[in-house]
Amino acid sequence: MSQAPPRRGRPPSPETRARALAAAREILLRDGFGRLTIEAVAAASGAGKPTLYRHWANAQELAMEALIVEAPDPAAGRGDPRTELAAQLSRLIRAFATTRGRQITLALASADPDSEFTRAFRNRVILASREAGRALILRAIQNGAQAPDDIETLLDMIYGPLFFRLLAGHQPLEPGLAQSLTNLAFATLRP
Amino acid sequence: MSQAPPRRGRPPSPETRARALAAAREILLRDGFGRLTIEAVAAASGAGKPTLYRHWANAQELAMEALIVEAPDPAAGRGDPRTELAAQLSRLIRAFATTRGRQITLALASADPDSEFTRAFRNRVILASREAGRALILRAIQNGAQAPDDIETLLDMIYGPLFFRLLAGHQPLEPGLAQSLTNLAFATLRP
Amino acid sequence: MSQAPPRRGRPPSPETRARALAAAREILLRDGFGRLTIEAVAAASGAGKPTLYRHWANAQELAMEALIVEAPDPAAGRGDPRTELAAQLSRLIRAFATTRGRQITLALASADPDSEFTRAFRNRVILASREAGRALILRAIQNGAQAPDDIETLLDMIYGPLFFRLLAGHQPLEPGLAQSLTNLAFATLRP
Amino acid sequence: MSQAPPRRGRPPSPETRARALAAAREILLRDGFGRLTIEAVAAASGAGKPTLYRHWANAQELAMEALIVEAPDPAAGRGDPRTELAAQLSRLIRAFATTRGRQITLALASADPDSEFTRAFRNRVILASREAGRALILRAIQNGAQAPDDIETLLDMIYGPLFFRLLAGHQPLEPGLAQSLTNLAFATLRP
DNA sequence: TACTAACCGAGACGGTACGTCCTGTCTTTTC
DNA sequence: GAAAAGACAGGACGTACCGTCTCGGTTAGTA
Repeated sequence: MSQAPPRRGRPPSPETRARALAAAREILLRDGFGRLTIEAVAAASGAGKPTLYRHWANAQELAMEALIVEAPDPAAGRGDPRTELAAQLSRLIRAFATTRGRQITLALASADPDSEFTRAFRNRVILASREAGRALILRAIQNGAQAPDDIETLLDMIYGPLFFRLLAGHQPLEPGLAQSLTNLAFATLRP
Repeated sequence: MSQAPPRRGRPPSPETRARALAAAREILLRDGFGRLTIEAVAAASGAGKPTLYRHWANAQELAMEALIVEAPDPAAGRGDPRTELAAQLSRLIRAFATTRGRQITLALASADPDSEFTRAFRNRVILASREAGRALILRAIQNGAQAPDDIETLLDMIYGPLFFRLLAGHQPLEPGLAQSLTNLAFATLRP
Repeated sequence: MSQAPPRRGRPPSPETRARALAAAREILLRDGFGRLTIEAVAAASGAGKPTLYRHWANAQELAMEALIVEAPDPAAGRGDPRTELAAQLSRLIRAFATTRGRQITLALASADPDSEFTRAFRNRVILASREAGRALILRAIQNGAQAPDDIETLLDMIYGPLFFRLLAGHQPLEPGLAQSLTNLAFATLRP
Repeated sequence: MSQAPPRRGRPPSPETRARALAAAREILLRDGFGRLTIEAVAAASGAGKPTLYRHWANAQELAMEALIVEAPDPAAGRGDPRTELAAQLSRLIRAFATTRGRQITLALASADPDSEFTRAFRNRVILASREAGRALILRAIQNGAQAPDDIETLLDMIYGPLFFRLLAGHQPLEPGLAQSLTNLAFATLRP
């Protein structure tokens, strides 16, 4: 069994972490990503700056952790893959159409792309949905659909437009997009 | 007809602008977007800071203008739409697989999304290719392909994956992606 | 003999000078010496900055010229020297007790002490009164008063307190000071 | 009794203050008051600009504090008041005849006259000598001299000429001035 | 009457310094 | 011995003026 380490001194307080994340979320929603500074979080949460630096290497990491609220159960049941994909995309679009969507994009873009933290964030927030989508596509193929030449590319075609619209802003993230994406994706799977 | 305005006072020097942009490009390539500060450009280009602020409202705008080098002729001839789309995507991928690609993404993400400057940048750098793609798709439809339900979504599925891969980093921007995207896009157009 | 130079071309406009000085005076009274910048005078007077620099080498010189309104007839008649000195000091105190007094002191302190302009300003604004005082003292001596060992020091003792109070601010420039100074000065002249 | 305040956090470092003041003094002596900028002191002392602003509100305040070196014991013993006054003025003249004298005058003239800092500076640097002079005059009166009508004015006549000469520059601050001032001052006290 | 030199306004230029904000580190006191 | 408070060195921000320069457009005097 793992033995209890000596652990001398005052233990890190989970409350401090929680209060810092709450303050960060409030600042993100109220003032935006550009105003989420360590200084501001320290002032708003009552924590000291060195304490925050003990938990996160910089403001981007803090922001990323604050932006992971809950993975909005990326794919649930075992119904018709086409229906489920449309439902998942619909949930994603609703989640990203808010301010948070743009902030997640910003955090993703500005963070050190090679950091462990960034990788974890991408996996949890972005790629989890993509993996759920892969499962749905594979189920469709098992049900008789034609396998695409390159499923990776197909997955990127399904989930990429979301970020494209957020970045380029040429079209809004409207609810109908979920069905359009699903239709076109399944059009490539025709037997 | 539009009459020439009076234009009193010393006119802005195009050389200063050009030197600032050249310095900005060098810093972008050497140090990255995060190091492109007005101060650094002033020091490197020999321009004064107020002069730079006379031309650009902030470092993001300067960066965006520096990143517009030349629109790499988004779509040229009048050959087979499918071949041309693959060629265009191939050029785009080559252009974005470099450091510049990530920097363009970063600039796009961090700039004020509503600024006139940002809009112009998006139109010239991002959406020009998308519009060229639209022309190719429409030509394919005229040639007998099945029109998709929603051509806007199809275009986003073609050009979105590029930015998705840059942001999420789960797959490299490899040359084969151009053909995969083309194949899947045209799979939705089958008659 | 000095011949009149050819003087071709448009002559400098005295109106521009006058408007600049008027604007400078207004700024001095409204905002104080620290706000009297060439830029502000140019904006307020409608003159161009180079035009102002053609007339004055810097803002201090402009300020000094603006502060010379009229030499307040330093000493007039030929009455009793003691009475006349008190009257002159009284006029001086009234003139310096206003904002202008402090501004003159400031201009004097901050200007290049060796510049020709500064010298002229000191002679006209400060030392003219001192010279008038010297004439009064000499008249008193001619009338039978005891000549002091060092008339230069005596003159400085009469006119120095004015600036001392402006600088140190320990006592206001009150009207009674004129008589006190006169009394003490003449106390050194007793036969 | 006054209790020690809690004083949490890292206390201001006296060394930083001292280094800043030393750098300021060097700049004042080398380049003059006009070159004493916060930026220059930061660069020369190794301190950060925000640190300097934590200690002084602006460059004038820093200059004033740097110019207070030591009050050159304004009046010492209990000898003959006349002799002591001459000695004190002689010390003052020596101290002010240097560059520092003009700089003190400049600082005094350009600083916000109502600031707490300015008041303290005037009291320590200028008025301390004047108060010492008052004590000497009062002793002379106790010894049998005739009290002047207005001792405040007399004091200003003793100490004002110093600044008058610095400002107007019509006469140098020569050593003989001390004796001349003393003689004339005591000439007003004859019984 | 036409030429032309000097002035005029406007305003961009390279600079310096401002005073503020935030970074990431450090030091001190408190818990 | 970690948390909190806060000072520290440093770097960049965006602004205000500096004093210089280049423009197009008057406005004289002379040619």
